[in-house]
Amino acid sequence: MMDVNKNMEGKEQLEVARERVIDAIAQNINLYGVTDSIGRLYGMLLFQEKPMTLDEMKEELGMSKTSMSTSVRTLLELKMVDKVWKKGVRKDLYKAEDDWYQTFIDFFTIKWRAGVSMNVYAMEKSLAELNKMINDETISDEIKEEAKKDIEKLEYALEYYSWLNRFVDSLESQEIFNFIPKKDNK
Amino acid sequence: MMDVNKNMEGKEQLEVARERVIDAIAQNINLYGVTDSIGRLYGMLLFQEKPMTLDEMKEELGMSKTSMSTSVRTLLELKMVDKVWKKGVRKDLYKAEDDWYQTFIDFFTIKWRAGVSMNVYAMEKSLAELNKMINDETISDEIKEEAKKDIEKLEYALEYYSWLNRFVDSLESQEIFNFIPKKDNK
DNA sequence: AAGTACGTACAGAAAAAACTGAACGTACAG
DNA sequence: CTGTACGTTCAGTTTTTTCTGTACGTACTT
Repeated sequence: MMDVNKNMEGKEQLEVARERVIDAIAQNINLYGVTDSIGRLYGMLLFQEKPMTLDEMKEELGMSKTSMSTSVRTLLELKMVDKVWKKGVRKDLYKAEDDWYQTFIDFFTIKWRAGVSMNVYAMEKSLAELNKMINDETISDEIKEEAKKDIEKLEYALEYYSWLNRFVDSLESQEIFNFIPKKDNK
Repeated sequence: MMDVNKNMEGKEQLEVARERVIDAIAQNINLYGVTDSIGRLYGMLLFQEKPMTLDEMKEELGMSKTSMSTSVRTLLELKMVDKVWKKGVRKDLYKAEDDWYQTFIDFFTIKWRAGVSMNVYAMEKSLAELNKMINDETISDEIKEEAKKDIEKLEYALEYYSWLNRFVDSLESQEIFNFIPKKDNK
Protein backbone atom coordinates (compact mmCIF):
# COMPACT_ATOMS: atom_id res chain seq x y z
CA MET A 1 0.00 0.00 0.00
CA MET A 2 2.72 2.40 1.03
CA ASP A 3 4.83 1.28 -1.89
CA VAL A 4 2.05 1.86 -4.35
CA ASN A 5 1.63 5.44 -3.15
CA LYS A 6 5.33 5.99 -3.45
CA ASN A 7 5.30 4.82 -7.01
CA MET A 8 2.26 6.77 -7.98
CA GLU A 9 3.65 9.97 -6.54
CA GLY A 10 6.88 9.76 -8.50
CA LYS A 11 5.24 8.55 -11.65
CA GLU A 12 3.00 11.55 -11.65
CA GLN A 13 5.82 14.01 -11.10
CA LEU A 14 7.70 12.40 -13.94
CA GLU A 15 4.66 12.70 -16.11
CA VAL A 16 4.25 16.40 -15.30
CA ALA A 17 7.88 17.10 -16.12
CA ARG A 18 7.64 15.28 -19.42
CA GLU A 19 4.32 16.78 -20.35
CA ARG A 20 5.69 20.31 -19.90
CA VAL A 21 8.50 19.61 -22.32
CA ILE A 22 6.27 17.86 -24.80
CA ASP A 23 3.86 20.80 -24.73
CA ALA A 24 6.66 23.25 -25.37
CA ILE A 25 7.91 21.20 -28.28
CA ALA A 26 4.43 20.86 -29.72
CA GLN A 27 3.93 24.60 -29.53
CA ASN A 28 7.12 25.39 -31.37
CA ILE A 29 7.37 22.62 -33.86
CA ASN A 30 5.39 24.72 -36.32
CA LEU A 31 8.83 26.17 -37.14
CA TYR A 32 9.32 22.87 -38.94
CA GLY A 33 6.01 23.32 -40.67
CA VAL A 34 4.07 20.63 -38.86
CA THR A 35 1.06 20.76 -36.60
CA ASP A 36 0.89 20.65 -32.84
CA SER A 37 -0.43 17.13 -32.72
CA ILE A 38 2.40 15.85 -34.86
CA GLY A 39 4.70 17.68 -32.50
CA ARG A 40 3.04 16.03 -29.56
CA LEU A 41 3.63 12.65 -31.14
CA TYR A 42 7.25 13.51 -31.75
CA GLY A 43 7.71 14.76 -28.21
CA MET A 44 6.15 11.64 -26.83
CA LEU A 45 8.47 9.45 -28.87
CA LEU A 46 11.42 11.37 -27.48
CA PHE A 47 10.80 10.09 -24.01
CA GLN A 48 10.19 6.50 -24.98
CA GLU A 49 12.97 4.09 -24.31
CA LYS A 50 11.84 1.64 -26.92
CA PRO A 51 10.65 2.18 -30.47
CA MET A 52 6.88 2.26 -30.68
CA THR A 53 4.26 0.71 -32.90
CA LEU A 54 1.36 2.63 -34.39
CA ASP A 55 -0.99 0.91 -31.99
CA GLU A 56 1.04 1.97 -28.99
CA MET A 57 1.06 5.56 -30.20
CA LYS A 58 -2.65 5.45 -30.78
CA GLU A 59 -3.09 4.15 -27.27
CA GLU A 60 -0.77 6.71 -25.70
CA LEU A 61 -2.23 9.74 -27.46
CA GLY A 62 -5.81 8.60 -27.67
CA MET A 63 -6.01 9.25 -31.38
CA SER A 64 -6.91 7.14 -34.36
CA LYS A 65 -4.46 4.76 -35.92
CA THR A 66 -4.97 6.53 -39.23
CA SER A 67 -3.70 9.73 -37.69
CA MET A 68 -0.70 7.97 -36.27
CA SER A 69 0.06 6.52 -39.66
CA THR A 70 -0.05 9.83 -41.49
CA SER A 71 1.72 11.73 -38.72
CA VAL A 72 4.54 9.25 -38.65
CA ARG A 73 4.85 9.53 -42.39
CA THR A 74 5.23 13.29 -42.12
CA LEU A 75 7.88 12.89 -39.45
CA LEU A 76 9.67 10.32 -41.56
CA GLU A 77 9.77 12.72 -44.50
CA LEU A 78 11.37 15.28 -42.25
CA LYS A 79 13.68 12.59 -40.91
CA MET A 80 12.55 13.40 -37.41
CA VAL A 81 11.71 9.76 -36.79
CA ASP A 82 13.34 6.59 -38.01
CA LYS A 83 11.86 3.25 -38.84
CA VAL A 84 13.41 0.54 -36.74
CA TRP A 85 13.76 -3.07 -37.72
CA LYS A 86 13.53 -5.74 -35.10
CA LYS A 87 13.42 -9.39 -35.96
CA GLY A 88 10.39 -11.29 -34.89
CA VAL A 89 8.25 -8.16 -34.69
CA ARG A 90 5.70 -7.86 -37.40
CA LYS A 91 4.55 -4.36 -36.62
CA ASP A 92 6.47 -1.36 -37.86
CA LEU A 93 8.54 0.28 -35.17
CA TYR A 94 9.48 3.94 -34.98
CA LYS A 95 11.74 6.00 -32.80
CA ALA A 96 12.54 9.70 -32.59
CA GLU A 97 15.74 10.71 -34.32
CA ASP A 98 18.06 11.54 -31.48
CA ASP A 99 20.59 13.70 -33.28
CA TRP A 100 18.90 17.08 -33.07
CA TYR A 101 21.62 18.84 -35.00
CA GLN A 102 21.00 16.44 -37.84
CA THR A 103 17.27 17.07 -37.64
CA PHE A 104 17.89 20.78 -37.99
CA ILE A 105 20.19 20.19 -40.93
CA ASP A 106 17.81 17.80 -42.64
CA PHE A 107 15.02 20.29 -42.37
CA PHE A 108 17.00 22.78 -44.42
CA THR A 109 18.30 20.20 -46.77
CA ILE A 110 14.82 18.94 -47.48
CA LYS A 111 12.47 21.88 -47.21
CA TRP A 112 14.49 25.01 -47.77
CA ARG A 113 16.50 23.53 -50.59
CA ALA A 114 13.29 22.59 -52.36
CA GLY A 115 11.87 26.04 -51.87
CA VAL A 116 15.00 27.70 -53.17
CA SER A 117 15.03 25.48 -56.25
CA MET A 118 11.45 26.27 -57.06
CA ASN A 119 11.95 29.99 -56.72
CA VAL A 120 15.17 29.98 -58.67
CA TYR A 121 13.52 28.01 -61.44
CA ALA A 122 10.68 30.49 -61.74
CA MET A 123 12.98 33.48 -61.55
CA GLU A 124 15.39 32.24 -64.19
CA LYS A 125 12.54 31.51 -66.51
CA SER A 126 11.04 34.95 -66.01
CA LEU A 127 14.44 36.55 -66.25
CA ALA A 128 14.97 34.99 -69.67
CA GLU A 129 11.62 36.24 -70.86
CA LEU A 130 12.30 39.73 -69.59
CA ASN A 131 15.67 39.83 -71.27
CA LYS A 132 14.03 38.84 -74.51
CA MET A 133 11.56 41.68 -74.07
CA ILE A 134 14.35 44.19 -73.75
CA ASN A 135 15.49 43.36 -77.26
CA ASP A 136 12.02 43.16 -78.71
CA GLU A 137 11.35 45.97 -81.19
CA THR A 138 7.62 45.74 -80.85
CA ILE A 139 7.62 46.59 -77.18
CA SER A 140 7.30 50.16 -75.98
CA ASP A 141 10.13 51.86 -74.13
CA GLU A 142 7.92 52.42 -71.16
CA ILE A 143 7.35 48.71 -70.70
CA LYS A 144 11.02 48.06 -71.29
CA GLU A 145 11.87 50.37 -68.44
CA GLU A 146 9.65 48.34 -66.16
CA ALA A 147 11.17 45.12 -67.43
CA LYS A 148 14.64 46.42 -66.67
CA LYS A 149 13.66 47.16 -63.10
CA ASP A 150 12.24 43.68 -62.73
CA ILE A 151 15.41 42.19 -64.14
CA GLU A 152 17.45 44.01 -61.54
CA LYS A 153 15.23 42.71 -58.78
CA LEU A 154 15.41 39.15 -60.03
CA GLU A 155 19.17 39.29 -60.39
CA TYR A 156 19.44 40.47 -56.84
CA ALA A 157 17.12 37.71 -55.68
CA LEU A 158 19.13 35.07 -57.51
CA GLU A 159 22.26 36.33 -55.82
CA TYR A 160 20.54 35.91 -52.48
CA TYR A 161 19.43 32.40 -53.37
CA SER A 162 22.95 31.53 -54.36
CA TRP A 163 24.00 32.57 -50.87
CA LEU A 164 21.16 30.58 -49.35
CA ASN A 165 22.24 27.51 -51.29
CA ARG A 166 25.78 27.90 -50.04
CA PHE A 167 24.39 28.31 -46.58
CA VAL A 168 22.51 25.03 -46.85
CA ASP A 169 25.63 23.42 -48.30
CA SER A 170 27.54 24.37 -45.19
CA LEU A 171 24.90 22.69 -43.09
CA GLU A 172 24.67 19.60 -45.22
CA SER A 173 28.44 19.14 -45.23
CA GLN A 174 28.54 19.86 -41.50
CA GLU A 175 31.12 22.57 -42.18
CA ILE A 176 28.95 24.91 -40.21
CA PHE A 177 30.30 23.22 -37.07
CA ASN A 178 33.74 24.56 -37.87
CA PHE A 179 32.31 28.02 -37.61
CA ILE A 180 29.85 27.40 -34.81
CA PRO A 181 31.15 24.46 -32.79
CA LYS A 182 28.76 22.15 -31.05
CA LYS A 183 30.52 22.66 -27.77
CA ASP A 184 30.51 26.17 -26.47
CA ASN A 185 34.14 27.09 -25.84
CA LYS A 186 33.60 30.43 -24.25
CA MET B 1 -4.10 51.46 -82.62
CA MET B 2 -0.76 49.92 -83.38
CA ASP B 3 0.75 51.53 -80.34
CA VAL B 4 -1.93 50.23 -78.10
CA ASN B 5 -1.35 46.70 -79.28
CA LYS B 6 2.33 47.12 -78.75
CA ASN B 7 1.78 48.22 -75.22
CA MET B 8 -0.75 45.56 -74.42
CA GLU B 9 1.46 42.82 -75.75
CA GLY B 10 4.41 43.83 -73.62
CA LYS B 11 2.34 44.57 -70.57
CA GLU B 12 0.91 41.10 -70.68
CA GLN B 13 4.30 39.45 -71.05
CA LEU B 14 5.55 41.45 -68.12
CA GLU B 15 2.56 40.38 -66.13
CA VAL B 16 3.14 36.71 -66.92
CA ALA B 17 6.78 36.94 -65.89
CA ARG B 18 5.89 38.61 -62.63
CA GLU B 19 3.02 36.32 -61.88
CA ARG B 20 5.23 33.27 -62.22
CA VAL B 21 7.66 34.62 -59.67
CA ILE B 22 4.91 35.72 -57.31
CA ASP B 23 3.34 32.27 -57.49
CA ALA B 24 6.61 30.60 -56.68
CA ILE B 25 7.16 32.88 -53.72
CA ALA B 26 3.61 32.33 -52.48
CA GLN B 27 4.08 28.59 -52.69
CA ASN B 28 7.27 28.60 -50.68
CA ILE B 29 6.67 31.32 -48.18
CA ASN B 30 5.15 28.77 -45.83
CA LEU B 31 8.78 28.22 -44.81
CA TYR B 32 8.33 31.50 -43.00
CA GLY B 33 5.16 30.23 -41.43
CA VAL B 34 2.71 32.36 -43.37
CA THR B 35 -0.03 31.51 -45.81
CA ASP B 36 -0.04 31.61 -49.57
CA SER B 37 -2.18 34.70 -49.78
CA ILE B 38 0.12 36.63 -47.49
CA GLY B 39 2.93 35.43 -49.71
CA ARG B 40 1.07 36.65 -52.73
CA LEU B 41 0.71 40.05 -51.14
CA TYR B 42 4.39 40.12 -50.34
CA GLY B 43 5.34 39.06 -53.85
CA MET B 44 3.12 41.69 -55.33
CA LEU B 45 4.70 44.38 -53.17
CA LEU B 46 8.11 43.29 -54.38
CA PHE B 47 7.38 44.39 -57.89
CA GLN B 48 5.84 47.70 -56.98
CA GLU B 49 7.96 50.74 -57.52
CA LYS B 50 6.11 52.82 -54.97
CA PRO B 51 4.90 51.97 -51.49
CA MET B 52 1.27 50.91 -51.48
CA THR B 53 -1.77 51.74 -49.41
CA LEU B 54 -4.17 49.14 -48.09
CA ASP B 55 -6.75 50.25 -50.61
CA GLU B 56 -4.36 49.75 -53.49
CA MET B 57 -3.50 46.28 -52.27
CA LYS B 58 -7.14 45.43 -51.89
CA GLU B 59 -7.70 46.61 -55.41
CA GLU B 60 -4.74 44.74 -56.86
CA LEU B 61 -5.48 41.43 -55.17
CA GLY B 62 -9.25 41.63 -55.14
CA MET B 63 -9.48 40.93 -51.46
CA SER B 64 -11.03 42.72 -48.53
CA LYS B 65 -9.34 45.61 -46.82
CA THR B 66 -9.56 43.69 -43.56
CA SER B 67 -7.43 40.94 -45.03
CA MET B 68 -4.92 43.43 -46.29
CA SER B 69 -4.72 44.99 -42.88
CA THR B 70 -4.09 41.74 -41.03
CA SER B 71 -1.77 40.38 -43.69
CA VAL B 72 0.35 43.50 -43.62
CA ARG B 73 0.51 43.27 -39.86
CA THR B 74 1.84 39.73 -40.11
CA LEU B 75 4.43 40.81 -42.64
CA LEU B 76 5.41 43.73 -40.43
CA GLU B 77 5.94 41.40 -37.48
CA LEU B 78 8.24 39.34 -39.63
CA LYS B 79 9.87 42.55 -40.86
CA MET B 80 9.19 41.52 -44.41
CA VAL B 81 7.49 44.84 -45.10
CA ASP B 82 8.21 48.30 -43.81
CA LYS B 83 5.90 51.15 -43.08
CA VAL B 84 6.82 54.19 -45.09
CA TRP B 85 6.20 57.77 -44.10
CA LYS B 86 5.42 60.30 -46.73
CA LYS B 87 4.36 63.78 -45.87
CA GLY B 88 1.01 64.90 -47.10
CA VAL B 89 -0.24 61.34 -47.44
CA ARG B 90 -2.78 60.35 -44.85
CA LYS B 91 -2.94 56.69 -45.69
CA ASP B 92 -0.41 54.26 -44.34
CA LEU B 93 2.13 53.22 -46.92
CA TYR B 94 3.97 49.92 -47.06
CA LYS B 95 6.80 48.52 -49.10
CA ALA B 96 8.50 45.14 -49.23
CA GLU B 97 11.76 44.97 -47.33
CA ASP B 98 14.36 44.75 -50.03
CA ASP B 99 17.25 43.27 -48.09
CA TRP B 100 16.48 39.58 -48.37
CA TYR B 101 19.44 38.54 -46.28
CA GLN B 102 18.08 40.68 -43.49
CA THR B 103 14.65 39.15 -43.89
CA PHE B 104 16.15 35.71 -43.49
CA ILE B 105 18.08 36.84 -40.43
CA ASP B 106 15.09 38.53 -38.88
CA PHE B 107 13.02 35.43 -39.28
CA PHE B 108 15.43 33.50 -37.11
CA THR B 109 15.93 36.30 -34.70
CA ILE B 110 12.21 36.64 -34.19
CA LYS B 111 10.68 33.22 -34.60
CA TRP B 112 13.39 30.69 -33.87
CA ARG B 113 14.80 32.61 -30.98
CA ALA B 114 11.37 32.71 -29.38
CA GLY B 115 10.88 28.99 -29.93
CA VAL B 116 14.23 28.18 -28.44
CA SER B 117 13.54 30.32 -25.39
CA MET B 118 10.24 28.66 -24.76
CA ASN B 119 11.67 25.18 -25.05
CA VAL B 120 14.66 25.99 -22.92
CA TYR B 121 12.43 27.46 -20.27
CA ALA B 122 10.28 24.35 -20.11
CA MET B 123 13.25 22.04 -20.15
CA GLU B 124 15.13 23.81 -17.39
CA LYS B 125 12.06 23.79 -15.23
CA SER B 126 11.51 20.09 -15.79
CA LEU B 127 15.18 19.40 -15.34
CA ALA B 128 15.12 21.01 -11.91
CA GLU B 129 12.12 18.94 -10.90
CA LEU B 130 13.71 15.75 -12.11
CA ASN B 131 16.91 16.48 -10.22
CA LYS B 132 14.88 17.00 -7.09
CA MET B 133 13.22 13.66 -7.66
CA ILE B 134 16.57 11.93 -7.81
CA ASN B 135 17.26 12.96 -4.23
CA ASP B 136 13.78 12.29 -3.00
CA GLU B 137 13.69 9.38 -0.52
CA THR B 138 10.03 8.68 -1.08
CA ILE B 139 10.46 7.87 -4.74
CA SER B 140 11.12 4.34 -5.92
CA ASP B 141 14.39 3.42 -7.61
CA GLU B 142 12.56 2.36 -10.71
CA ILE B 143 11.12 5.81 -11.21
CA LYS B 144 14.46 7.37 -10.41
CA GLU B 145 16.03 5.36 -13.21
CA GLU B 146 13.51 6.78 -15.61
CA ALA B 147 14.09 10.27 -14.29
CA LYS B 148 17.82 9.90 -14.85
CA LYS B 149 17.25 8.94 -18.44
CA ASP B 150 15.03 11.95 -18.92
CA ILE B 151 17.64 14.19 -17.36
CA GLU B 152 20.21 12.96 -19.82
CA LYS B 153 17.91 13.67 -22.70
CA LEU B 154 17.12 17.15 -21.49
CA GLU B 155 20.76 17.98 -20.92
CA TYR B 156 21.53 16.90 -24.44
CA ALA B 157 18.65 19.00 -25.74
CA LEU B 158 19.83 22.06 -23.83
CA GLU B 159 23.27 21.63 -25.33
CA TYR B 160 21.69 21.62 -28.75
CA TYR B 161 19.68 24.74 -27.95
CA SER B 162 22.82 26.46 -26.79
CA TRP B 163 24.27 25.73 -30.19
CA LEU B 164 21.13 26.96 -31.89
CA ASN B 165 21.30 30.18 -29.93
CA ARG B 166 24.89 30.71 -30.96
CA PHE B 167 23.83 29.98 -34.49
CA VAL B 168 21.18 32.69 -34.36
CA ASP B 169 23.73 35.01 -32.74
CA SER B 170 25.98 34.59 -35.73
CA LEU B 171 23.11 35.57 -37.99
CA GLU B 172 22.01 38.51 -35.91
CA SER B 173 25.54 39.89 -35.69
CA GLN B 174 26.03 39.24 -39.40
CA GLU B 175 29.15 37.26 -38.56
CA ILE B 176 27.75 34.45 -40.63
CA PHE B 177 28.81 36.44 -43.69
CA ASN B 178 32.43 36.00 -42.70
CA PHE B 179 31.91 32.29 -43.02
CA ILE B 180 29.55 32.31 -45.95
CA PRO B 181 30.18 35.49 -47.93
CA LYS B 182 27.38 37.15 -49.81
CA LYS B 183 29.38 37.12 -52.99
CA ASP B 184 30.34 33.73 -54.25
CA ASN B 185 34.11 33.73 -54.69
CA LYS B 186 34.50 30.39 -56.32
C1' DA C 1 -6.14 -22.14 -49.25
C1' DA C 2 -8.30 -19.65 -45.57
C1' DG C 3 -7.73 -16.74 -41.83
C1' DT C 4 -5.66 -13.04 -39.35
C1' DA C 5 -2.86 -8.96 -38.46
C1' DC C 6 -1.19 -5.03 -40.19
C1' DG C 7 -0.73 -0.36 -42.58
C1' DT C 8 -2.95 2.86 -45.55
C1' DA C 9 -6.46 5.06 -49.09
C1' DC C 10 -10.48 7.21 -49.05
C1' DA C 11 -14.77 9.66 -47.92
C1' DG C 12 -17.14 12.01 -44.67
C1' DA C 13 -17.29 14.59 -40.08
C1' DA C 14 -15.25 17.76 -36.98
C1' DA C 15 -12.23 21.42 -36.02
C1' DA C 16 -9.44 25.23 -37.27
C1' DA C 17 -8.16 28.91 -40.11
C1' DA C 18 -8.88 32.42 -43.43
C1' DC C 19 -11.78 35.79 -45.16
C1' DT C 20 -15.46 39.29 -45.21
C1' DG C 21 -18.69 43.25 -44.08
C1' DA C 22 -20.43 46.04 -40.63
C1' DA C 23 -19.51 48.69 -36.74
C1' DC C 24 -16.33 51.34 -34.12
C1' DG C 25 -12.59 54.57 -32.66
C1' DT C 26 -9.39 57.96 -33.93
C1' DA C 27 -7.44 61.79 -36.36
C1' DC C 28 -7.69 65.29 -39.24
C1' DA C 29 -10.24 69.02 -42.20
C1' DG C 30 -13.31 72.39 -42.65
C1' DC D 1 -18.03 71.14 -33.46
C1' DT D 2 -19.28 68.25 -37.41
C1' DG D 3 -18.10 65.48 -41.07
C1' DT D 4 -15.10 62.49 -43.49
C1' DA D 5 -11.35 59.26 -44.25
C1' DC D 6 -8.86 55.81 -42.43
C1' DG D 7 -7.36 51.41 -39.98
C1' DT D 8 -8.84 47.88 -37.05
C1' DT D 9 -12.00 44.89 -34.06
C1' DC D 10 -15.34 41.64 -34.03
C1' DA D 11 -18.89 38.22 -35.34
C1' DG D 12 -20.35 35.42 -38.77
C1' DT D 13 -19.41 32.76 -43.10
C1' DT D 14 -16.65 30.21 -46.15
C1' DT D 15 -12.79 27.51 -47.03
C1' DT D 16 -9.19 24.51 -45.64
C1' DT D 17 -7.19 21.29 -42.74
C1' DT D 18 -7.26 17.71 -39.51
C1' DC D 19 -9.20 13.71 -37.75
C1' DT D 20 -11.86 9.42 -37.82
C1' DG D 21 -13.98 4.82 -39.24
C1' DT D 22 -14.58 1.77 -42.89
C1' DA D 23 -12.83 -0.70 -46.51
C1' DC D 24 -9.12 -2.56 -48.91
C1' DG D 25 -4.52 -4.74 -50.18
C1' DT D 26 -0.65 -7.26 -48.68
C1' DA D 27 1.91 -10.52 -46.08
C1' DC D 28 2.38 -13.81 -42.88
C1' DT D 29 0.31 -18.09 -40.23
C1' DT D 30 -1.76 -22.15 -39.87
